Amino acid sequence: MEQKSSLRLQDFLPYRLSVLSNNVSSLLASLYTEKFGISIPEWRTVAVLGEEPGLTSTQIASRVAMDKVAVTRAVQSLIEKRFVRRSSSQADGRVSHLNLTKAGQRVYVEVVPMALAIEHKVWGTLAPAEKDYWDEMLSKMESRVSTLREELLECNK
Amino acid sequence: MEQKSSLRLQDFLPYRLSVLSNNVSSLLASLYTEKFGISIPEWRTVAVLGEEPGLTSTQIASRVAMDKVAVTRAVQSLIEKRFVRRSSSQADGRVSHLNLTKAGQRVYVEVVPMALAIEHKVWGTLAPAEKDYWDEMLSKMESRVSTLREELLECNK
DNA sequence: TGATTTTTGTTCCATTTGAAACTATATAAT
DNA sequence: ATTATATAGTTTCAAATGGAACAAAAATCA
Repeated sequence: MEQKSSLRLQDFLPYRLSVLSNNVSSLLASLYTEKFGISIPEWRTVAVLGEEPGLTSTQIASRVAMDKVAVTRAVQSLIEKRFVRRSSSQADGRVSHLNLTKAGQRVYVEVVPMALAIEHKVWGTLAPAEKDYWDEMLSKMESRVSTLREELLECNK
Repeated sequence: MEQKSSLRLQDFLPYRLSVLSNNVSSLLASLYTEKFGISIPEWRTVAVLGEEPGLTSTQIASRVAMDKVAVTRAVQSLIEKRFVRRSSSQADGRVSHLNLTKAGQRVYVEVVPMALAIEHKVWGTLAPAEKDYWDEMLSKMESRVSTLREELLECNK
């Protein structure tokens, strides 16, 4: 690929990626905001607690791409809505373990198939080999982006 | 691809896409926020005016994925910073045409190569055929997502 | 022409987000 | 033990964002 010298936003991959990602996210969000009144960070928290019950806030933050403030807020709101329960750890007084309530599990169990269905509708026609290719590409790009970010931080010191 | 029944967020394509996209965006943003003090919507406005001088706010909004409120704010801020100039249309009294000032053109001319360099570093190792494949996939997904969104709107009527 | 509806762009208000300061507990060092 | 440092999580405040109401000009239609 030779270097272009002009930038058509519509052809610029980061831009297209951003538009696609936002559209997919808001499509997914429509699944759970309407039915359960939860936001994107709240859904991510539920999703992660559905996979791994008993995580702490910091663990959630590290698994999902959210900072700890976002997690605090999501958890608070989910507790008010009775989707999540907190139990303080006796091992470490700063920490509390978080779990889905019955109602929270219901959210998880209802939303997951819908989310997967959307994923399937958007990417499902990919042949398995293509799917693997995608996974690989995404991983590669992820790692390149984080490398670039570090380089940038480096040279701004 | 057979339908999965559980959801590991880390493997969920919409989620991975979202993380990648956010990281790329913030990487790009670091190029222009530090040097010129402009935000993402402001940069998009500059980029689009660099390609097509004289656009109106609505035209900008339709080219970039921003609503008209976001465009209003971006344009106001860019005018304050002397990167954009507005000239009211004598043909249509509601409308004004927007152009980059000299300083705005300098932003455009300086940021574009850096943005393209990042695109190149992240996607540049793709063979031309792969690049085409990507473009095609992104287009396909875009259209599927918008179809799905319409279906969803449809059945909520 | 005069009344009605659309379109363009802005303003206002409520909600969301992000960064920094802060509290409380735990760990390390002397 | 006592002090210093690090970690977990929350609060606070300012800025960004989104939606609805709005004003002004244009287009439509009677």
